[in-house]
This record gives sequence, structure tokens and C-alpha cells, in this order.
Amino acid sequence: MAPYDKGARQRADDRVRHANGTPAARSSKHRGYRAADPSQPRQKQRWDAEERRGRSAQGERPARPNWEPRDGGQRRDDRGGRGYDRDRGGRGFDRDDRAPRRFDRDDRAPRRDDDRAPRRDDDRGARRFDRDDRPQRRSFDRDDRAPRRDDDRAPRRFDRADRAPRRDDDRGARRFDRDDRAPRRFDRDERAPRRDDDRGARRFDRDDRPQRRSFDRDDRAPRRFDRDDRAPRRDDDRGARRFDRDDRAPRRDDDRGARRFDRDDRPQRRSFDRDERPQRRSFDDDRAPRRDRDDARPAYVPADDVKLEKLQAEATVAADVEGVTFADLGIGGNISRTLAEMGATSPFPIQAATIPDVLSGKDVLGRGRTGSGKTIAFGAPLVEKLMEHGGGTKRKMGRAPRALILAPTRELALQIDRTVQPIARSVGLFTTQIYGGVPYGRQEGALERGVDIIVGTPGRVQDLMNKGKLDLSEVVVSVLDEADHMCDLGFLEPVREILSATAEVTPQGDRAQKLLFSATLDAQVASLVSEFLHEPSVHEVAGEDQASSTIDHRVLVVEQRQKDQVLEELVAGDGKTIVFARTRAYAERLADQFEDAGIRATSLHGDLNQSRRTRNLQLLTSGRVNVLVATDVAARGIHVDDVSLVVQADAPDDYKAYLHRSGRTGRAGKEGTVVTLVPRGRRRKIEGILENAEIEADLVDAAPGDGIVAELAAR
DNA sequence: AAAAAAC
Repeated sequence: MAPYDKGARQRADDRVRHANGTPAARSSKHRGYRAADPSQPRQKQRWDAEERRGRSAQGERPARPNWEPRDGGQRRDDRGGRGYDRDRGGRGFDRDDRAPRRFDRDDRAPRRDDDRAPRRDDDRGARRFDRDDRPQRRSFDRDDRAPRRDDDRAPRRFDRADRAPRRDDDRGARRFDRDDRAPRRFDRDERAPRRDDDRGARRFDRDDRPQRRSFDRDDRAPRRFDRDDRAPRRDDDRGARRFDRDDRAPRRDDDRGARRFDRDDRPQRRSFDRDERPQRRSFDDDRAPRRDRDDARPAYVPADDVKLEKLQAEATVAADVEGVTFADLGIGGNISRTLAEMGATSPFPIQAATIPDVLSGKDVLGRGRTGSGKTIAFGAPLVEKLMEHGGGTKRKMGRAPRALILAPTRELALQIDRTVQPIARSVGLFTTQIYGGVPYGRQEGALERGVDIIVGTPGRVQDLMNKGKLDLSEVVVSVLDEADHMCDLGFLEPVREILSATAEVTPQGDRAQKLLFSATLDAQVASLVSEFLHEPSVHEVAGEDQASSTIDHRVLVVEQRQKDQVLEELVAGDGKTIVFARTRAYAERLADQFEDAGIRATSLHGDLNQSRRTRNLQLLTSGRVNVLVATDVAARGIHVDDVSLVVQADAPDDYKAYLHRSGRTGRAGKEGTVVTLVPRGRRRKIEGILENAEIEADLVDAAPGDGIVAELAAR
């Protein structure tokens, strides 16, 4: 099949070039601009016109990284690249992006109407949005189902779509709201799957473990010993409440479950014990503590083992929560009904475990894979809590928010709001999103009117705080989603400042609450815990630490120079695919390459403006594209239905990244495949990562055209 | 080292 954008390459070749052969920018306003030699007649007049129409005014793009293959590089130069999205408005930038527009156009028409009205009222229009969205989504879904249709028209339509980019762009911005709405869908989807995971998968994991075990044996041996030591403590402290994980499967389950905890928890302890060394192996783990220590503020020094014990998690077993209702847990009627409408008819293990503690006013650490019900696990009780002693301040103009939920990425913040907003609205409370990349106006306006719950990302929250627009002094419940990640360098400081600005006690004199959640909650949060939490209870879901048994993990060892081709073959299948790349540039380049190969693909990374980020993600969720090439911005928390394949074009940095990335597939009890590509030289590294993730996968040599590649692509 | 997160 002929690449539909073949002309682009051709044209690119006609451009003025730098000495190194890199196509020069076409406008003096672009970086890298190089005037054409007047003596050299332009080869194609047509170039300008077309350029203007399709990609003119694109943002400038930094010089192409020298490591970028020339082929892809050239093509990329035609499109906006890094930098073009940086601008907040984002409007007007869209033009640059071909991929998105093409696809968007088709769907957008419908949505547009809906978009407008809502926009303004993120906080309030919840209902309205929902209504509007649903119809849309459905239609989208339908589209998804008819892939063939798309395929047929794909190329051409896309091109046409290109032309109406601006319009799209303008709306793109608004669309945020709409996208947010999508919420329900997500929620529903997430839940269904989880349930399976929680109940079924986990057990599977356990079964799987034997394997891993053998796999890990070498390294883990030491840990086991530790584990043994710890197990007892845990029991002692916690009495293993309802979960006798230890009792039941002391052998294997315990080992594994415990181990994981140990691993996570240990960093702290270890840092204090002899254990420190072993940890290094799991680089992730040992890093956390160190980082903490490097912090300006006093390094976290576990006063004693008691404190550490608090980090020991109580595991909830799915079977133990069967028959339990939200009402049983203390959630009121309105909220319970709303949850049911969202598809959460009965609590999942993590919810059953954390809700009572949150309602009782405790600080809570919860470990649950995104979508395992984590959002509701903190969202529902948070709202319930605010309502309980919200009393008089309700709906008061300009009231200060009383709850804050922070997430590491804007997309995740949006997704969380989609779940929390309906819950809050059901009892008359308002939420608002505070994240970067979008104009201040609406956010500030919402704050002026008064909101109850803030859902956002650290940067903008801090920004508005410093500008005096956001008063956190009345925040009595703070939530950190992906808490361990929020303790990464770059996030920790802002997070600390934000938490420091929240209330210490409630109007009733109780201690303000802090809730930390993550699928990979570990000692990385130690410093934060010691600084802001008070005797937190720690929960996890038994077996959740394991990659779902419905996920097939593969590692392909490829020649570096054949990697892109292998990737192209892998993503050519029909299923929804998310490809993870280490850098934004590579993600963008791969998306371009796939598109040029006739594969409907788009990208998601920090170099895109927010409107495009939102839109591109929507392209995948709606099924208008099959492939999303993303950086780790999409690794955590993002839920997209029916992702059948996750491809790691670059190996993840650590086991956590592996777990989060692979968690994008294998949901709803469906099968999922995770394929990781590694160059020969990196075999060691990936083996270590798999080991830490407790995942077993064979490393197989692969080259373009190999049967294994075709087999995996066909899934 | 990169990515994310404010402008």
C-alpha cells in the first residue's frame, strides 16, 4: 500500500538544507531558518501553497536530534515538533499536527456543539456533560467497532481533515471539558476489569508465582529471609486484620506478597539496616531513600521500627469483601447511588479496605493498581467526609476548597475528576481541575466562585497558590495519587510546599487527613509520610502486585538498526496498541513513521500542547487510531479500553515503569500482550527489571519479518 | 538521562 503522505517526503527533499543535510526551516521565524539561495530556483512552487495549507505556521522545531535516523527525521521536520505545543493556549498550533487533525475532524463535528456550553462550567455542568458525552461516546464506540470502515477511508479522509485544523484547534481547547466527561466510560470500564483482576487475576498471580520464584530465586533468596523476619511483625502490629495472607499461604503467597511489601518497605528499613545493600539490586527501591536524604529538609530518619511497621500493609482479599456494600462501609445513599450509576455497584477490595479508615479520619496509604478502584477508594470517602462536616460553608461564594487531589499528569488529573466530580455533585459539592497547559481564566473563575474539591497537578496548583488565587488553608483532606511518583525529584518539592499550605487540623479540631495511593507504593514515600502523615494505616489488595495473568510478557532482542522496522510490524495489527518510547522525540518520530506506513497512529507526550494531548488520547480511546506512541506520561493511571498490546520501544527505566506501562493492557480479564524490545546490550537490564517486577518472560531474538513478530502483531 | 509538572 502506498503511503498516503508520500508527497511529504518528496517535498521535504526539495527543501533548503543545512550543511549537514538537515532540511532547513522555511521561515525566518523558525529556528534553523536558512534562506534559500536566490540563485537556485525553487524546485516546486507548489510547496509553499501546500505547506501553508497543511502545516504552515507550525511551531518551530528544534534541530533534529542527531541520533535520529535521517529518514524519519526528515519527515518529522515537516511537522511541528518540540516546542510548538509548549504554549499554553495551544490554539493555533494544531495546524502543525497532521495526524490529529485528520482523525479529529470526523468526530469532532458532532461533539462540538456539546463542547461549547459545558466548557465554562466544568464544575457545575457535570450532569449536562455526562449527558452530552455519552451519546458521543457511543457513537465513537461504534466507530471503533467498524475498523474496516476506518481503514478504508483512513488515509484520504485524514488528509482532508487536515485542512480544517484550526477550527478543530479552537475547539480542541474546549474539548477538555468534554473529554473529562468521558469519565463514566472510564470508570465503568475500569471497574469491570478490575474486578476480574482483583478476584481472579490475583489468584492467578499466585499461581504464577511459582515460576517467578524460580526466576527470582537467586536474588530473592536473601529477601525471603528478611521477609520471614518481617512477616511476624506485621502480624503482630496489625493483627492481620481480616486478611491472613500470611496464614493462608505462608509459603508462597506470603513470600511473594510479603516480599513485595518488604521490598517496598524495606528501603526504609534497609536504609537503616544491613539490608541496604541488597536493595540496590532493585535500583528503584534503594533510590528512593537516597533521594530523600538528599533533600534539603532533614533526611527521613526512621525513628524506630515502629514507624516502619506502620508501612506494613494489610492485604485485603477479594473474597473477604464479597457481599459488602458501600453503605456497609459508611458511604451515604446519594453517593452509593451515584457509584452504582457509574458501574460501581459493590466495593472492590481496595475500597473496602480504605474507605472505613478514611471515614474514621485516619491517614491512609493504599496500594492498588489504577483502575482497581483506587480512585473511588479515596474519592467516595473524601466526598462523604466533606459532606459530614461541611455544613455551613456549602456552596458559599468564594469558599476555600476543603479537599485536594494531586496527580502526576494532567491526563490523570482529568481522569480522576471524571470519577470524583459526579460523586461530589451527588451531594452538592463542586470540584474543579487545576492543571497547566490551559488558560487561567476558567480555573481562576471557578476558584472565585468557590469550590470544594481541587483535582490537579502540582505545578499549576502551586502557581495559583503563589498568585494568591488558591487558598489551601482549609484543605482538610489531601490525596496524592501515584504517590511514589509524586516523590520523584522535581515533584517532591512542589508537593511538599502544597501539602504544607493545607490545614493541619479541621475546624472540629481533628487532624487533617493525607491519603497516599499508588500501584507501586513503596518507601519512596517515606519522607513524605514522616513529614505529613500521622500513623497511617496501610492497605493493599492481595495479589495485586503481580502482573495480571491475563498478560503475556515477551521480550524481543533486536538489532538496533532493525528496531523501527520491527516496531512497525508489531503495531500493524488490528488491536489497540500503546507504544512507549523513552523520549518525546522518539515517540513523535515513531508516530510519524507508523502513519507514513499507513497505520493510524498518533502520539502523546509533553511536547504537545494540552489540547492535542487530550485529543490524541481521545483518538485512541475512541478507536480512531489504533496506535498511540507515548512517553511515560501515559504510563501511569491512564485508562483506555481494550488495549490489546503494549509495546515498549525502549525498555522501561525500572520495574515500576514496567508494571505501570504494562498495566495499560490486560484489563477486564481480557488478554493482553506486552512486548519489550531491547538491543542485545540491554538484555541484562531488562532481566533485572523483570525480576524485580516478578514477571517471567523469555528473551527471544527477533528481526523484521520473523514469525514471532507477526504472531505478536496479530493479537 | 528523560519525563513530568507553571509560565
